[in-house]
Amino acid sequence: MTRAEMSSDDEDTPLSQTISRKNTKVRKVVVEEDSDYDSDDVLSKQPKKKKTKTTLKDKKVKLEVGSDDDDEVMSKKLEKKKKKKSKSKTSKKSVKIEEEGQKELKKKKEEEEEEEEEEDDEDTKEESYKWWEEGDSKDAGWTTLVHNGVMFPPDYEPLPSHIKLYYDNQPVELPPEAEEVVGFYAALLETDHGKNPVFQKNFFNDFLQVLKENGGTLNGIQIKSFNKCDFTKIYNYFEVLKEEKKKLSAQEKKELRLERQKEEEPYKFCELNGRKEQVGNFRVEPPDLFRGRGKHPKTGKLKRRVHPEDIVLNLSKDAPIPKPPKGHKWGEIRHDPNVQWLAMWRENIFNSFKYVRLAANSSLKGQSDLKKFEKARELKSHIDAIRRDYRRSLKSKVMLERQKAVAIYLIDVFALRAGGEKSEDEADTVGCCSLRYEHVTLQPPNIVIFDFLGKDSIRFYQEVEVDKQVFKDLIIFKRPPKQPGHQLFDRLDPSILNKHLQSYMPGLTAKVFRTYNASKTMQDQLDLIPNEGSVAEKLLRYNAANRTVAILCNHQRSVTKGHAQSVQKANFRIKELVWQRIRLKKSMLQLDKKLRKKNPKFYAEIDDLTKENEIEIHEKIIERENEKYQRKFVRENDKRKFENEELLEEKVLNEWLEKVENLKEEFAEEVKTGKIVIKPTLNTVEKLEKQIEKLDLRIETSSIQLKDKEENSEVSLGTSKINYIDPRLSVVFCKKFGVPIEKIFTKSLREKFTWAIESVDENWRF
DNA sequence: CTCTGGACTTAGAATGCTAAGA
DNA sequence: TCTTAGCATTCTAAGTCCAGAG
Repeated sequence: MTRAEMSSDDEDTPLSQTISRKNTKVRKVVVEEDSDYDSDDVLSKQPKKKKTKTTLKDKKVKLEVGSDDDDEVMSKKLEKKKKKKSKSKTSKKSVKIEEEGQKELKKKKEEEEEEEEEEDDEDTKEESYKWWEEGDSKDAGWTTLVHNGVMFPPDYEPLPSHIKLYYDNQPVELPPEAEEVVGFYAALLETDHGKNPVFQKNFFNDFLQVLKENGGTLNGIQIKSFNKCDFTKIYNYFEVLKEEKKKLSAQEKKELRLERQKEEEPYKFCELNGRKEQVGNFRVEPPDLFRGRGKHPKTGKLKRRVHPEDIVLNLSKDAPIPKPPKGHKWGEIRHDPNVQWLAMWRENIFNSFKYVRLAANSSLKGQSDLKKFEKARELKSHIDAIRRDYRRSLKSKVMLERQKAVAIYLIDVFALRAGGEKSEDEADTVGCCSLRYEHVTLQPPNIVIFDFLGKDSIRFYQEVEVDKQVFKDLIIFKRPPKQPGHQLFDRLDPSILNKHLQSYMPGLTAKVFRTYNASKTMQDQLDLIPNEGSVAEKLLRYNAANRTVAILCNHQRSVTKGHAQSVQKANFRIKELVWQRIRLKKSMLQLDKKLRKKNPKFYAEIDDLTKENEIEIHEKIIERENEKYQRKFVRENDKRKFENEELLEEKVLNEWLEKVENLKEEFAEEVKTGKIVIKPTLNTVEKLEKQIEKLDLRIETSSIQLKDKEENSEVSLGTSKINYIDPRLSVVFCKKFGVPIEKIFTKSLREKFTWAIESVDENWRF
């Protein structure tokens, strides 16, 4: 087995993890063991409530008229919109001609208003087709499909002639095709990808290939070694471009945006079964270097440009065929109503397909989404039987049965993915069925440590207690001659598992468990929230529930670049507050020495503050103050320069800095004598006490915020909200708790989940 | 059966935008 | 008022699962 050879030296974490991800924290999950699974078994998280029917059943009178009418309304709206657009254009021009200045502002406002109106129009239009109110859920697929094809990325624009790749300090003349590839790499020079040797190697090979295809360099330089290539000129050029783009005025940016919008307009929508619907990814992926996740053997390879000839369009037989770009032809025209894609092409890295499909807010996507959640809800009435069976089968005499049982247990309890077989030229990641010997460590009596890379090379690390029988089975599955590299479930694969699951319920597969358990968990968590307090508090609770689900599904995100710094800052702020509190306490003692005897505990923290600590805090404060004034000075003068006012003299800055110097001296004095200079406003014990109370509060809230920030820094709430938590749960929560839905779903999520928002009453349960 | 092509969902990174803070 | 942190959106990689061929 080749896996066996690979595995042992696979210890080191992938690049992405070492760089951007902190070590996954040890999460202890305790699953109570219970041999008597008829009683209140923790594992049989069975729903106590009766199944409540969806509102789907109460088929409302169809509000919507036929598609003809619809079309008419739509085209009218379109007309309106067009007029508006042209109007705003002309007004812009005329104003510009008139004069700049005051009117500028007015114009801006006007435009904004118009744009808002436009959006509203669009909203009402989009929401007009309430498919969920039609009883029969049609199967995915279409009867008519009309669209304008896809949008191609712009052709390559060669670099200006003074920007070049250097090889061995010599400027290289490259054919544009090769220069483009070099540019892809140069842009990533300072990123993790650019520094990854595998990425470099793959890029370089493909670059040489392209260079050869195009006749080599134009000035006779032979490129042989990656290390002799100097990309910095190109890199810097790109950086300058970025800067310039950032510097554009708001007005210019807006014009660019409008330009872009106009260009994409024809591709944004299609006509599905006679209704206008949004297309998702109508832009063909531009050429680039393939950015594989984790330790991907193919990362850095050139993803080639896609031409019209590579593209297959799918649309109605009688639909007009969109015009291909000049001088080109479409690869193929297809009329397959059984698939949801509008266009497709083959990419060159894995020779797999890429699809252009409808947007998330489309009826087709909505219907499959609803179907997915209904399937998960269906599992409610089978889950008890399934759990009973797999618990029994944990002791089965047949190895295959045991493996199935343990696998379903892991999928059910720890929300593992199915885990299909992967080929050699992909990153080595696993799911349940593909777990290997080295991914689970067994610690008697019944602790299991999972440590493996899952989807997207995200680390799954958990120390958990498992059912005693599961533990025994895992020992058996690891028994010699098995060793690192060997499959834990050697008789199993997802299709066997899924076939088994289908015997309980049609359509039941491993992934349904994730949906089911995520939504079930959310329901349970939401049930615990009391209907009290402010909207902000309720939101916090909602997010906490959301977080529980995200942790269950192991949804992570890399910490943002500023995170460490901002945590540090927050930490120091807390330190500083504590220091101030200590000073206040010292002040109290200065007023009345006997106080300490009365309440020694209260004053104990005074001794925690060492001289070094104190000095460190002092220094940081001084540093901060100095920087503050320096910045203030520079900023003020910039402003004055701009407005042609008299500049502040150095003297002013020095006066400010003197204040800081004074403070510094006070601090030094304080350290030397240990005496606090009490402010006249705080000259009684009572006043000081009040002040301390305030500080206590601030320290408390800052600490909570910090904790929240740190806990959330590695957890991604979005994925579960988008894919796993039945949106109807959130809708019910909002209705019952008086929380506006906008607080929970962004605009695009509201559009995606319109079917949920409009179909559910507050008694609905998952 | 097993294998693979094909079509779909799920996923975090990258990028863009906006509102809160220095 | 400008910056910047954090949120929303876009992008496309990476999974799952099924069907049909052999």
